[in-house]
Amino acid sequence: MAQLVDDRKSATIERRAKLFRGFADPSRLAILGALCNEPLAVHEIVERTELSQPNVSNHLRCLLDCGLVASDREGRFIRYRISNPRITVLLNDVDALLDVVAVGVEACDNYREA
Amino acid sequence: MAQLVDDRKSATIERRAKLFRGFADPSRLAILGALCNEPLAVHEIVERTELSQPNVSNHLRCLLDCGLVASDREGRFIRYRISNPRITVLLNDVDALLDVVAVGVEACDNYREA
DNA sequence: GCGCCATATCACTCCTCGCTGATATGTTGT
DNA sequence: ACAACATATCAGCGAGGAGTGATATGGCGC
Repeated sequence: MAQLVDDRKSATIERRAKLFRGFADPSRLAILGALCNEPLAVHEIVERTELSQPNVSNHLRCLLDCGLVASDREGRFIRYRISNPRITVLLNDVDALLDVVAVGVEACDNYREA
Repeated sequence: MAQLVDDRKSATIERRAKLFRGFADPSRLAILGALCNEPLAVHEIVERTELSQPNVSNHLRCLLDCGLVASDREGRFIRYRISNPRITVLLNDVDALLDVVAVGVEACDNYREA
């Protein structure tokens, strides 16, 4: 019976965790950050983030599948953009939280950095 | 000069990623979820999450170092609680975002589940 | 059609993190 | 002081994911 509850709970928790993992990577954050300002084609993202092209492409696929970004073909470019304003909200909330806990987060080296 | 900008940017990005990673684990989310309702001692968290005691303890340490939870000694118990309401806000935002992108997130098996 | 550019995919390696089991520290009663 | 409970720590294992390099696909202009 704890089973039932926990199964339901863990389904939710798994989803949350999965979504958080979507944001839990510097490369993806860099990409999302770049896209927050304006829609960009892949090679533009590559330029601005200084990540390798396959790397960016892989992450974009992941972000696209997750529905965090959307893409439009424009000639031979493919323009990516943030799919939903809630994403920007979430990123802002994280920054707000960081204002409070930044020190601790920096200090926490249980798990190494990046 | 792109250096300067990128160094600053990446410092921020690293912090964000690190914070997100704090939330990007089912065990930690389960713990935080349990604590959202009420402060709890370790063994209570263990009961409710059905995680092993060392496991909970490890995650609590991490969450504590990161400043996401706080602890008060109470007799021979140690009561943990959410350190800042912004954390609850963030969790709610994620759920709100999930309402929109849940389907995609589930579907995205670039990286396997859990 | 061909070469070029933009993007996507694949195979592989390395590293990190999460979990477990055993053990240590600490606190409260008796 | 000792026993019992609550919590923390540590070593080691195993797995997942991020990055790279090479390569494939696809649209565009000549």
